[in-house]
Amino acid sequence: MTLEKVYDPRSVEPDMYAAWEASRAFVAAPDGRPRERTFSIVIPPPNVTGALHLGHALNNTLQDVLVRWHRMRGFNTLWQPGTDHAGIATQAVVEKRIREQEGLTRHQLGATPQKAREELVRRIWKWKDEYEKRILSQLKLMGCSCDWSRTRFTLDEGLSRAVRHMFFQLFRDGLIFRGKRLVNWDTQLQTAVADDEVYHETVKGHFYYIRYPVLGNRQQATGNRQLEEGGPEPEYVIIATTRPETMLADVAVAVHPDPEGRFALEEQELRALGDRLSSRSSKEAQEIQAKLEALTARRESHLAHLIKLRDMARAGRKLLLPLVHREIPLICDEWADPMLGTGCVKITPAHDPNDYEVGLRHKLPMINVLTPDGKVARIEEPPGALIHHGDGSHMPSSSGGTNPFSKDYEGLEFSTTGRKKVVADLEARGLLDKIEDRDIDLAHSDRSKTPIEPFLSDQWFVRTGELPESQISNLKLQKGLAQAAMDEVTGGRIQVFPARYAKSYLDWLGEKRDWCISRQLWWGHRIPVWSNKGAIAGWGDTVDDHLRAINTWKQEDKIAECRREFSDSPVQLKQEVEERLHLLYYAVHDSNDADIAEHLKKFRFSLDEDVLDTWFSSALWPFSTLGWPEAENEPKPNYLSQYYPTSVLCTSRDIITNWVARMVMFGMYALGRKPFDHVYIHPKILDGRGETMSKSKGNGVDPVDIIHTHGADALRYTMADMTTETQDIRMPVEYVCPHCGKLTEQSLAIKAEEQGRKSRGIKLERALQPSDVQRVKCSHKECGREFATQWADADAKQQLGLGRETSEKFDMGRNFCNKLWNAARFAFMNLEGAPCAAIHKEDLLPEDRWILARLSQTCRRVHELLLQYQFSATVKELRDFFWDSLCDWYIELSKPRLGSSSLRDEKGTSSLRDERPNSPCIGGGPDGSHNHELPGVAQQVLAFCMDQTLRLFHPIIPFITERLWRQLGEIVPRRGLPGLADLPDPQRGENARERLLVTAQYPPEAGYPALDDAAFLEVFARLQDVVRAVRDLRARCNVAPKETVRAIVVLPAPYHAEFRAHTHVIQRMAGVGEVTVSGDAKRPVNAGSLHVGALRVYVLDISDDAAERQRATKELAEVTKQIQSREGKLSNEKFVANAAPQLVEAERARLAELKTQRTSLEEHLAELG
RNA sequence: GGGCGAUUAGCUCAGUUGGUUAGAGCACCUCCCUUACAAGGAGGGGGUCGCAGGUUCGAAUCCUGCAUCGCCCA
Repeated sequence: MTLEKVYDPRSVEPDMYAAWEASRAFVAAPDGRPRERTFSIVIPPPNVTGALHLGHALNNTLQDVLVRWHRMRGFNTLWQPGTDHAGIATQAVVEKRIREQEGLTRHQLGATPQKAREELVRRIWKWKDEYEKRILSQLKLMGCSCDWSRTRFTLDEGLSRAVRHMFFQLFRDGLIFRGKRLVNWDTQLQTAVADDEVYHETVKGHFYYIRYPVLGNRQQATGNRQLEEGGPEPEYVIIATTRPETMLADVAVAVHPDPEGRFALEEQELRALGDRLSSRSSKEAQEIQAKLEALTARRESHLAHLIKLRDMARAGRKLLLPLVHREIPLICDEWADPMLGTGCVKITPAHDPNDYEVGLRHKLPMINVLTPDGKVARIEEPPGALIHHGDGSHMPSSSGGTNPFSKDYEGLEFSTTGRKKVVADLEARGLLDKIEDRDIDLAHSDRSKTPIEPFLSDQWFVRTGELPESQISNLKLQKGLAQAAMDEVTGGRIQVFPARYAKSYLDWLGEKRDWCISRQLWWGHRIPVWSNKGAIAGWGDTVDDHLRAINTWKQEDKIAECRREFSDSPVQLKQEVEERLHLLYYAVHDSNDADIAEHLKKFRFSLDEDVLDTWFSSALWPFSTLGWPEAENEPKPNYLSQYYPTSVLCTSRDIITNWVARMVMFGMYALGRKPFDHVYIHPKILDGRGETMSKSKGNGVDPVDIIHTHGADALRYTMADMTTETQDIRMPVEYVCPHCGKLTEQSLAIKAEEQGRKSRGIKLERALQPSDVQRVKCSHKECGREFATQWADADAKQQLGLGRETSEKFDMGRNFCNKLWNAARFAFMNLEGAPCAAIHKEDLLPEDRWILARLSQTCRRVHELLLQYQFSATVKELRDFFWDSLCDWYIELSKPRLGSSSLRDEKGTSSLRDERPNSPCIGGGPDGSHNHELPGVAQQVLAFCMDQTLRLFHPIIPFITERLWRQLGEIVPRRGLPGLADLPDPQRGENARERLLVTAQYPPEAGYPALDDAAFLEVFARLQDVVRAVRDLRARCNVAPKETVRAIVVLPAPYHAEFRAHTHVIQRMAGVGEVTVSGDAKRPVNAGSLHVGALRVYVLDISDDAAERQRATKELAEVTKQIQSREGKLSNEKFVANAAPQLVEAERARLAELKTQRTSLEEHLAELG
């Protein structure tokens, strides 16, 4: 049964995967083996928002390489699979679909809020089921060797229990608290969105200049001399804003505390820049000059005024906020930039992140004027607010409560009709100074494409900084979660590869920012906290019953409580009951505890509406998937005790902070131990335009498309080969035309789509993404037909045919697999009955010794490289061994010895198999006599090399190697080099693991010392040089491949014996009939000649004088150049004195060699005339 | 604004503590459908290593500045 001539992955991959699953090779079982012999990885759980793209293919390929490698090394190995619910991303995509297909919002999905919520969640589960299935199937098609029996999902009951347990502990230990925070609010979806779900876009807008009257204007007052300097006090402070409607929520106006200094600094920086640019183009110098002049002008027009305002601020002067008549202070803060606008800035802490910081610094109240659905809210004034009635009246008339002017604006659309009315009213009162056009950088929600509103809301936080009190049970963590996580890395207990990424990890954790863990979503882990929203009148005595019950549960560790932070509730405390109940939150340990829920409901407590940030459950992944917390109290070994901490976490750098850091914090907190030994950060896959692939951008390529066009192994091989340490991977994408099979570049198709839209008069607000392209025209003229992309609807795909995405990059992998396939095919044709007899080094021919030494060296290097996560270098090493050494040299050299073909000469062997005497060998040594070569040595060596090659490559390209392994096992069941390198005999019972390659033994880390032969590797390298020289001369002189030539090798006498013993290598590999080895032969007439280091090679009777002269002249020039460089070096006393002695010696030797070459080249040229 | 990284052949990228003539794959040119493989084999051309300084006997490599690009954080 010979193999097909071309490797066809589709006919191989399904069978091989089925064989692995049937053998339960991926299933892990705890056996108490020590850590040094255990290897575990948790998969970074792909989210169920959509299907996997090539970024995931890379991530999982690398993990599978590591997992398969360790499994073959005999480690107890677990690759823990699963998926992530990805709160907002998944909810948004399902909501969007419902909106598009049914025209409903999520709130309209049910008669009551509760029903709507249940319905939405039900639909998302359906979506999850669909995509989880697709994702797992993608992983299997790629060959991932996860223990599928352990597949987990972050919303599974077990993992949810872990989440609640963790939340409860943190809550009980005081690490979770309630606080206010500005979030990115999506008014359409009515939820907060994360920073990475926000994109920025520049839009045309305006700068509105508004006058805020100064209260108690002292224009005529005479009491304060200082204030009178620099002219009279202004009647108004003018501020500039792009969002005038937010003025309703202003609580201050800020001016820079040191405007003069700020101007001086600016000037200094400009001048320094100018000095540095002195040698640059005058254009840039002119620009700087212009800026300096503008600065001077601004200083003149603004500085005195700003200083006056600064002094007024220090004196505690107040302003009257127009429209709502709120008295607000003038304050000093560096956020006010004298270079911008009027130099004064309104402060709106509840609606602007920067103002929020200012508000915190100055302890300003925070007033929210936005409703969750994007309207102007009824304005509730903070306690102590002073509201003036009517213009002109300076008497405070309201303290706290609803602002009486609020009703004019309440209910208007915040940034449209609300803005219009605010501007109109200001203008009517003569308070609008002017309006300028201005480009504005506006944040948009990636999910709904609508502008983001910064929105102040109540959120739950995890405290990551140092703990003020020692209320925490785990004393080790008193320094705080972040510090504990940092210490693991700085202490070297967690190693990061490449090491530079440790910095971003440490920098981020070092800020010790509190982690906001609540999300206003329906899809996720419901926050297990109950609170009472009010309505507590008339409880009477039952309060005591309540408190008694709660106390009992607290002692049983079933419930924990925390008190609202003061800032959360400005309302004055009136009653004891309110203090004890209204301001309390209860976290319940087990939300299935019906008694507690009943009780809390009875007392009008309700469960928090929000869910936890997805990263909260992700942070538990390394141990929640292994059975935490239950496993901690179960008999050992169990999954947690065997596989935690995991060996390595493989991920991409963009989630070092969101995920990696949080896993370490939670691992340290929950188990007191790090979650992994290593963090390996791999490159990112970029599309042809250099953008990262992502599910939301729609520029991801389905790995299944690549598997379709190139095969899974080609995908994996190429991925591993491109994984270098520093560079991201750029991947131009093409469509495969379903009609003609040719490729069309995706970037061209996108451009065509953009132009098409523009010509149809559609205004493009952003560059198009691949997902915007649904139909593509084949770019090849002879075809030119349209086809559908993955983003087209089902009908279009049906009608036009689907153009899969691919990339020519993967040809490399496909070609490699084909090469391996054909090398194996050749081997199988020649290995029938290959022996597995005892063998001595002396039995081996030079090429045998060489390839085996190369093999041993390769084994060692592969281990070293993989230990350092050097995937690209590993592939290169293996490829060099297999393709360059084994195929191009060993197999070519051994063809005559290998039997089946007519090429075999009298030195080869044929029918004698396995009958080799065990007696000491005769001949075959370096003395040059191969006349007594033992039968079958070449077969035995080749079988061994194929065996080792398949093992070495298996982690990278598992399918094809497994398939070939099966056949190798049938043709040569017993392999190895007994006496030199023993292999397990797969036919013996205890070696059942060898039946499938997936569990077979990986070649040893130390290589095969008995096969090592460093000196001979050098000898052979010289032979290869001679072969290349002869080939070069032949090619240049157009000698037909079939024609044999005569050659003379000139080299120093000590090497003669060695070369004479190996002339067959030159004969076979360079098409040489007769080789003469000489110490001093002159170039015969008509011979081509070439230098190889100290050697000189003549090929007889081929010379074409003109070509030869040209070549020799070029060679002479090169040699002369090198001689000069070396002479310069060696005549430099400092070099001779400072450089390593061996280096100097080597240079001297090389110089002598070059001089000899020069002489002979000159003679040669003289002969040619 | 801060941090990290990149800039090497037409393209995509290697280049290990500074030290022979800076490598690979793809593309290109020449020859070969040789009985494993044309998805192959043999050979070849192609780079003042982003720019400007500095350290050194010696710099793609170390240092400084600049430019361009990318990512992360604010």
